[in-house]
Amino acid sequence: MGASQRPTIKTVAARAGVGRTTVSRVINGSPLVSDRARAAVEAAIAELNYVPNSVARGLVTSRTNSIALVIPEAESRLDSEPYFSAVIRGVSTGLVDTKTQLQLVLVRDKGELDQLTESVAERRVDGVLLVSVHRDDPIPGLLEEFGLPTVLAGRRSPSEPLSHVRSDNLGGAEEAVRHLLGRGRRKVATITGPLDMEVGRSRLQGWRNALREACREPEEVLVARADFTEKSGQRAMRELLRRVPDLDAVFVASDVMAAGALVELRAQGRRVPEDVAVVGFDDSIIARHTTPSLTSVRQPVEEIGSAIARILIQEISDPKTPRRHVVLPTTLVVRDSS
Amino acid sequence: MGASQRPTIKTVAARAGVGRTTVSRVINGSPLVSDRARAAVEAAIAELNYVPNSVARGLVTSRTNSIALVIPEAESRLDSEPYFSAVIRGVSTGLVDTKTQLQLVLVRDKGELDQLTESVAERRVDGVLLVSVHRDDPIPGLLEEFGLPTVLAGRRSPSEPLSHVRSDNLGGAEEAVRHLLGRGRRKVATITGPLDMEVGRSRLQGWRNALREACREPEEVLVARADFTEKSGQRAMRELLRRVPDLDAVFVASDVMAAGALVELRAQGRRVPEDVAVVGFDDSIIARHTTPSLTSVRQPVEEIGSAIARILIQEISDPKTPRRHVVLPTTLVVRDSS
DNA sequence: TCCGCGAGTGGGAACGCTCCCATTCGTGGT
DNA sequence: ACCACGAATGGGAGCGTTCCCACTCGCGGA
Repeated sequence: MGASQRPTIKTVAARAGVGRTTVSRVINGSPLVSDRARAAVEAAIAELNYVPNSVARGLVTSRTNSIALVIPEAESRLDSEPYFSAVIRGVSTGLVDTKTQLQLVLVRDKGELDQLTESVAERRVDGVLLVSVHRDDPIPGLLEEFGLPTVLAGRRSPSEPLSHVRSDNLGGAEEAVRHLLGRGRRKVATITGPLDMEVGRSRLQGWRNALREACREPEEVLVARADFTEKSGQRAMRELLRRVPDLDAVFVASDVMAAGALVELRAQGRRVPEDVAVVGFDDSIIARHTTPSLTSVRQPVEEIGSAIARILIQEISDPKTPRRHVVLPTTLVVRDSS
Repeated sequence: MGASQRPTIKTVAARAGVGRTTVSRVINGSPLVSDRARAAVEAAIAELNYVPNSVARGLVTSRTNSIALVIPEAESRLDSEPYFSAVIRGVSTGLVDTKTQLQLVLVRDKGELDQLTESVAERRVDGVLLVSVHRDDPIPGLLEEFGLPTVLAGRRSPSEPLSHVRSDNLGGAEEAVRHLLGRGRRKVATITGPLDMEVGRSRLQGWRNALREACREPEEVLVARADFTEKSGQRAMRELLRRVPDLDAVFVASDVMAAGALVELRAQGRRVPEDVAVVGFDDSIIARHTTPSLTSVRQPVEEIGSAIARILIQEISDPKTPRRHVVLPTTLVVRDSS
C-alpha cells in the first residue's frame, strides 16, 4: 500500500462520527470526553492507523519535542573518548518514553557553530544539552539569549548558574592521590587537563588537597599541563621526568593522557608501577588495554547523561523549575599501574 | 530583549512594503523578484532579525530537513567501538551546509524500536541512515513500508537493493591474510564476527580466498566464530588453541576481539608475534594500545559516514535517483603483532 | 493602434493541528 | 416546573509558511 494518503484528524473524526476537537481531546488525554466517544475515536484511530502529525502540532503549540545534544569537539576527541559515547547512551536512556527526539550537533568549527545558531533561532529544538564546556564557551550565552532551556554536563565555573550534572572530580582526584600516597609514594606529580575547563581545574585541586592533607607541599614543579590528548600526555610526562627525575607517581587527569604518559615512561626505561605508579581518570576502555593496565577513577558518565536529559525535560515542561546542580560520586578502580 | 515576539513573514512583508509571497520568494531564492524588491526584503530581514519558522515551512512542504541516524546497539558496542563515533563524525561532516539536522536514534530494545517506528510514522525525518545491519534486521523493511529514503552503512546481503556504502571487507581480509602468509606463517586461523552480518561473512570469505590463492585449504577447524565483543574473542582464541595447538597466526575480524585473543594467547604463554602472529580489523584506537600493538586493517569509517549522508540527501531531494552501491578501500596498518 | 506575452506581484487557500468559544444536554436544587 | 450549572461537544480561527492563480504592467510586433 505504501504511504499514499495519511489520515488526518478530520478523517478520524468523520470515521468516529465526532468532531475534530473530540479526537484531539482523546489524543491528548483530556478527561472531558465521554467513554462512548473515546471508544469510538480509539477504534477509528486503530482502523485508520492514524498517527498525529507532529509538525502540525508543533506549529500551534510551538513545541518540537526534540532536544539537542551539543558536542564541541575542537580537539577531535570524540573518537578517542568513550566519554561522549557513554553520554549519548545515557541521554538516550533518559529520554525513553518521553517522546522526545535527540538531535546530535557536533560543533567543530565556525560553520557548524553557525548552523547551531540557526537551528536554535529557528526554534527547532525545545532545549539544549551541553557537554564538555570551556570556561569562556560562547554557546551557553547564545542559548541564554534565545531563552532556551539549557543543561550542562559539567560546569563552566564553581558558580555556574545553569543546571548541570557533573561527577565529583575533586573527590575522585583526592581519592586517587590518597591511594598513591597510601602505597608509599613520596613524590606524586600530576598531569592536568586544560585549565580553562572546570574538570581540569578541579582534578588539579583534588591533587593539591590530597597532598596538603598528607602534609606535603603541592609544588608547582610537579604540575604539567596537557590538553586531554594522548600526545600532550606523553609530552607532559617527558617534561615532568626532566624537571623531577626522582618522582615516583603521577596522577593523570584522563586515561588517554595516561596512555601517553605510559609510552613515555617506557621509552625512558621507568618501570610501572615499580619505579613510577600511574593513576588515570575516566576508567575508559583503554584503561584495560594499556600495559600495565591502568588504575583509574571511574565516573558514572552514563548516569550523567540520563540525569541531564531528565532535568532538561523537566525544565522544558516547567520553566519555573529551580535550577539544579547535581554531583555524582566517582570510584577508584585499582589495576596494575599503581 | 530576549525572544519576546519573533517576526513572521508578514512583519517582514509590511516592513519592506511588499506582499508575503515576495518575501517568500526572496527567502527561497526565486529569480522572479525585481532587484528593488529583493533589496528591500533583505534589508527588512536584517533589521528585524527575521528567521523563517522551519516548522511552519515543514507543515506545507512536508519536509522536516532532518534525517535520522539509527544505531542498533544490542551488543552495547557503542562504547567499545570508535566505529560509531567515527560514523557520526563523518555523517555530520557530510551534512555541513545542507541545513539538514541529524537525529540520533539508539535502538537497544523493543521500546526504543517502537519509538523509532512512531517517529518514522509521524514523518519527523526525511530519511534514515542505518548502521551495522544484520541479515534479518526488521528496520529496513519497516522503513521501506513507510516509503522513507534509506541508506545503509554496510549491507544486509550481497544483493542489497538499498543504497549503501561499505568498505572492502573482502579485499581487506585477503590483504591481511596474505600479509600473514608473506611473513611465512603456515597455519593461519581466523576469528569471525557474527555470520548473520555481511561484514562477518565477507571477512571470513576473504580469509578463505587468500588461503586458496596460496594453495592452502581453509579448513573449518581453523574457524572460530565470535560476536565482536572482547570476551567472545578471548573464548574463540581458547577454542582455536585447543583445536589447533600448532597454529601460528590468527586473522581476527575486529580489533576488540583481537584484544581478547591477545589476552588468551598471553595467558597460555604464547608469544606474539614470535609464536602466533595476530592481525585485527578496524584499526581502532585500542589497536595502538594492546601489547604488542596490533596490526590491523584500517577502514575509512569517517568517509563511509559522510558518503551515506550525501547519498541520502541526494535521494531525498530526488527520489528517482538510482540506488548507489559504493565500496571504499581498506589499508593494512602493520604494527608489532605480526 | 491594438494585441499578446512574460516578468513581477500579491491575495486566498491550504497544510494539520490546538485552543477559544458557544452550544446542547442532563441533572439536582428550589 | 424552573433555573443554574457543569459536563460534553463541535465549529471557527489561527499558528507561519508555500503554492496556485489572477492581476497589472511595459514592451515589441503586426
